[in-house]
Order: sequence, then structure tokens, then C-alpha cells
Amino acid sequence: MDLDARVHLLKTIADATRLRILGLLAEEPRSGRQLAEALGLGAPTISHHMARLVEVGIVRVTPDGTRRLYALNAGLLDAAAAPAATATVAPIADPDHARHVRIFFDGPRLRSIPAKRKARVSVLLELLRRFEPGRRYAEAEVNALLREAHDDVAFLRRELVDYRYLAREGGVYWVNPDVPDRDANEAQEVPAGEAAWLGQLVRGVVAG
Amino acid sequence: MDLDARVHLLKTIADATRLRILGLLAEEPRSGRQLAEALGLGAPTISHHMARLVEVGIVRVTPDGTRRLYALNAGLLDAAAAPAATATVAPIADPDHARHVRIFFDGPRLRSIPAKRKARVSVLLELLRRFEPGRRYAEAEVNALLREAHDDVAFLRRELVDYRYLAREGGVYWVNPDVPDRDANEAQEVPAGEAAWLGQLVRGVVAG
DNA sequence: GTTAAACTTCGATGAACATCGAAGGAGTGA
DNA sequence: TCACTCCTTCGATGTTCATCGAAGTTTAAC
Repeated sequence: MDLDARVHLLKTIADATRLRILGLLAEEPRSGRQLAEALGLGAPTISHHMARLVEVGIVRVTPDGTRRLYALNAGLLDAAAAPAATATVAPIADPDHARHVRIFFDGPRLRSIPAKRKARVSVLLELLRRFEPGRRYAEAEVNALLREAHDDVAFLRRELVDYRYLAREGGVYWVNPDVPDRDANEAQEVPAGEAAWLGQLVRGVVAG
Repeated sequence: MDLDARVHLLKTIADATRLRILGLLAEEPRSGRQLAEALGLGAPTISHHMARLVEVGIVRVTPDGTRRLYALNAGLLDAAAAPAATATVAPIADPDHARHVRIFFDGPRLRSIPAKRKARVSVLLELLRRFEPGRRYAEAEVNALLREAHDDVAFLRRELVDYRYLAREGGVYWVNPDVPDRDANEAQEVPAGEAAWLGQLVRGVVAG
């Protein structure tokens, strides 16, 4: 996480409305409408803030009928609570990874799905990081997470399973604990340091 | 610390230039000129940022000849490092305290020194909070800290000592560990919680 | 007093952005 | 298909604020 990223993240949290939103989401997940009512703000304003919060990863969103349910990203906070645990997926060592990500991602969205295998692997690994290791996901949850990146969730899901990045049994998915085929991947320790101060911050700020 | 204060503090840190300044000050104290050179910015810009950082208490300033030396407020960071310690001065329980502070303070500055004893006590206790308990101060340091509030530092210093808020021996001052005469003061526990997340944040952000 | 260095204040400029109303999807159910 | 709800996008508005040059202030040294 470089300077710009940190500034971006801080700027995102440094707003009264968004702090109040985080406080509400810390109690329970809520829809946009609920947040708008609770804060006395218009729907466009809420939409604006939620887009920012989701973009930096503090909030997760799942479609639910015509509504969209927003929830605090528990993974970050849990990582902060157990600062010794290494709860993140091992880093990606492919030197072209960053370039691929830059080319194919537009924020959280995927501009397109790469045709070439190497770039597709980069994109899939990047998507894999949105899943919490150890947690089990229903197929709908997997779809919801992937839909933040691209509409063809079925293809992405199939690819993730084919590459063994996601394991599946019945309708339940989870991150493969020892991901295969990750080029030159030496599983270096990434203690939850980065997530730790973020989570600590969010906890502290939200708790008041 | 209410919502607005937290937002204000976050907004203060959420700036690339100020984060770089904090990073530099984490290494060693520096003057405004040094910071301007290191960052390639104009003197007015540095002055602007330093005023903000000092106002929120992350940075301390001491005059040094024609220069002003800026240093990270070690107290906050130390409080974060030992999260169990209660390193802050006991809170002020006088119900009129907040009103007095609002009336007589304009940011860190004192509009005037209250003539009435009650209000003056409030102001003095508020000033006392700018000192780190346990730390020993040279008279020049005491003056420097008080000068941020008002030019008549001699009067303020004498009052602080007269009220036994500051103890003195030789030329050395320190916060009286058991402050007397603090109306209805039941020394409630204020674990360094607030400072903790701030310090944790600064540490994390600065360390990268 | 005078000069020089370091810093602050003032005013202006431009960029970022929170908010809103109006219009435009998108999902749900008749 | 139609209506309804929820949400997003667009365009406009007003505010905040980082930055700079110019001018003012403070401190030290002679």
C-alpha cells in the first residue's frame, strides 16, 4: 500500500457522513434506503458515499431483490482483532501482475476478461483476494462478490474453480488453502499488518 | 472526542503532504525550512500544514532562535505502544468547563485570560492537558507550550504553579501527579483508548 | 538601529467533493 | 406489459482547502 493509496483510504474515512454510515453498519447490515432515512440524506448522496466505501473495501455489498445490502467488511476487523494471524491470501509474485491489473481493472470493475492465460491468471488471483480465506461461501455469495467485477459471474466462477483457486463441494465454495500453479509463489509472510491499523482505526473511530 | 473532532483529526492526517511530513518528523525533529526543502514546497505551504498538525496535537513545536522546531508528539505514540497505560491527565468534571473553554479559546489560542477564578481554573486545566504527565520540562519548554495559547506566558506559568497544577523544582517543571482543587474530580479512568487508535494509526500510516 | 533569516498572514487560484433534483436503469410482482 | 421500488448517473451548486507569490512579523546578530 503506497502513499497515494493510504491517503485515498484516509480521505474516504475522513468524512462525517461516512463515519456515521460505518457506525450504523457496525451494528448490522443495512440497505441504501435505510441509511438514507437514518441519516436524513437523499438517495443520490448515499449512493455516492457507498460507492466510495465499497471501492476502498471497508464495506461489502450484496444485491437483495431491488435493494442492495451493505455490510462492514468483517474480514478487515477480524484481522485487526487477531493482529498475529496471517489472514490474507499469499501475495502474487508474477512480475507482470501489477501491469495486468492496471490494464484490466477499472477500480473494482473488470474492463474485460483477458483472453491470454497469463493475464487471466492475474485477474483471477486478484479477484480471489476478495474472498476471505477460511470462510465458506454460498454460490449466491460468490456470484455477488464476482459481480462487483464483471457481469459474467458464471464464467469467472467456473474459471476460479477450474484453476483450483476456489474449492467447491456441493453448493459451497471456499478459498483453496494451498493454491496451486501460482507462478514463482514463495508464500511469504504477510501478517495482517496493513489490515491491522485500518481495522484498529475503523473500530476506534466507529466506537467513538 | 465527538464526531466532528474525529472527522477533523482524520481530515488533518488524510493529506499526502502531511503524511510525508509526519514521516520525516518520525525520524527526527525538523525546522520548517528543512521540511520545505525536503518536500520541495514553499514556506507558506509548510506553515499552513504545520499549523494544522499542531492544532490537532500530533506535532509539537518549540521556538529555536529564528527557527521553529517541529517534533512528533511522542506522548501520543507512547500511549499507543502501551495501550493499557493511562497516560492522560484526569478529565475535568466542572460542568461549566466546556462553556468556559468555548468562550476563552479560539482554537489553540486564548482570546484573553479570564478574570474570574472559576473560568481561569478551567482555562488553566485545559492548558495543563497540553503537558505530558511524567515528563519533565525546562522552563523554556513550558514557555513554548504556553505561548501557543497566549503571549503572557509568565503569568500563565505562575498561575499554573500557584494552583499546584504544575510542580516545580529548580528550573524544572512537571505535571503534579495528584492535582488538587479540581472541583468534583473523581479521577475516572481514561485509558489511553482515544490516543491508542490515533497513535496506532499514525504509526501504521507513517511506517507504511 | 539595521540587516538577514525563518516563519506567518493575506489574497488569489484551482481542484476536489458533498449534496441535491431530475432523469435513467434494474429487479419484482401483478 | 405495466407499475412500483430501489438505486445509480448526470449536471449543477456551493464549500473546503492545498498551493503559491507578495507582504508583514519576529528573532538574532552586528
